[in-house]
Amino acid sequence: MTEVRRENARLKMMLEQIEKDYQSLQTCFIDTIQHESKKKNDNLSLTHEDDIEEPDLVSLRLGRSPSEPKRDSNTNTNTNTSSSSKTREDHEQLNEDLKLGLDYNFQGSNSKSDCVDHTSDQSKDNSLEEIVNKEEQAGETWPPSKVLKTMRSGDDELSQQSSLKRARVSVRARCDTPTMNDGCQWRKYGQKIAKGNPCPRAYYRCTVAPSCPVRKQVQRCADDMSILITTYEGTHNHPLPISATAMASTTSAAASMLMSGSSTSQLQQPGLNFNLSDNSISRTRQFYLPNSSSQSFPTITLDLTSTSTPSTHFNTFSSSFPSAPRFSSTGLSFSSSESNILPTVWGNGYPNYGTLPYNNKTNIGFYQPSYTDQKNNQQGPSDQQFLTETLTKAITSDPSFRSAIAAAISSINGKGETIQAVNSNPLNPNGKACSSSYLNQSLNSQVGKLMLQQQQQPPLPFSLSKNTSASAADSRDQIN
DNA sequence: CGACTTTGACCGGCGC
DNA sequence: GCGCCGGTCAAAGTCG
Repeated sequence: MTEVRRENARLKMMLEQIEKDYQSLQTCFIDTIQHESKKKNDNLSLTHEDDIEEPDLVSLRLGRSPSEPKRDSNTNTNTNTSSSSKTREDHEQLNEDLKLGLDYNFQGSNSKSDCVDHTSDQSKDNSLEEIVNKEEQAGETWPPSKVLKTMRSGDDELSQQSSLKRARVSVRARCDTPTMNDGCQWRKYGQKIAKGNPCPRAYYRCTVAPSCPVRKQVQRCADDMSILITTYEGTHNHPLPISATAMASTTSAAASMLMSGSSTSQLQQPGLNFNLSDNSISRTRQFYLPNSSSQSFPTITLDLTSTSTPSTHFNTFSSSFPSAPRFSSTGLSFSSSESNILPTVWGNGYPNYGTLPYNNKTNIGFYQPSYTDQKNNQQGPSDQQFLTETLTKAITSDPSFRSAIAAAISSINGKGETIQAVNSNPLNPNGKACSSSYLNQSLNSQVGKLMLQQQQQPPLPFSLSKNTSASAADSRDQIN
């Protein structure tokens, strides 16, 4: 009880902090809007209101106050007629919970940076990088294991930190190419045949910065050779290319989610399958489980392998994970109607290096379906509604997931970027790597819908921000 | 020639 | 203590 109270007090403090941040953000936002509308009124007599509303969407993502009943009632009429009052309750609870869920990674400084994000187009990218760097400085750097060894001591805090540092994020995806193009530059430093899997496991190190501690392991699934399992360990301590931020923020958020800790929670619903059972966390919390002693690394798995039809939506999260049997694994399966576009979208191999100009009209920071996606989305609105409901429930039910999603959204949307995949070629030109575009899109799409619903605004007509230029900027990434 | 990959050796943790 | 195994190192080879 004492601990719960302490936790409660801590949460209250954070809540206050978030409220403060929200207020400063709001002030910042209002200033920006006033500034913008003044400008526009001067230049154009016809100013579309969407131009103003969209930054609203983005800027409110952090410290959103639950007290916005007007919008709540608005979108319910637009989104779903069948979900009715329960969904509304979910939304309200979601608003509350989201606020509570943003309990880490978002310090005041970050919010300020965000404020800068929306007020200054030019500093946008740098701001995110600053955020990343701040996070690193705040103790999320993941030094190589040898350094870690020397750092180890009896200190609880330290050991907790090192356990955090060892959190891994595993991404399962169907991919024909040897490695997934996640936008980063990697150097292979080893290869091993792991027990129980005939396919060799390859070890890569991030080479964007010489001191970057991030590593990844790539291995094909023994059961299904078409599935590529990429396990990331560490957090980049350098600015990332745009195309890499999706994966980086997702993995970082997932790791945060993992370490933040619901020790065991399960939620299985059609279209979504979360399986949070992190034994290692349990272990650190003195809840020993029989098999946890041999599990060194808490691992969270993002399963993007579902090829289920939109009507069934059911993805079975792999309980068999032969490539990494000794790790505890936390499954986080994003499967949706979009999942079936994976072969089309993921493999296009055109991650966007180029920084898109921040544009209120075209970049709302959420998923913007390309032509391919729109085709896939023609499955019908009920599917989307269904998915939205499912995700809403999922997020409402699991604070850790909320945190992770929030972190991911913040990281991604903070850039106001959208990565478009238009090339239908499943392989990129050099046939070497899959792209993380899908992840970006998948996450953005699903989270985006949630955010849209949560923001209680009518679904905005997505516009294409960059769909014809698989361009010079893209080609830069081909070295991967 | 520099960057990257390959691959055998090495190291440390763990179980028996 | 020994062997197994995952992970890393580093020299040699390859590629553009």
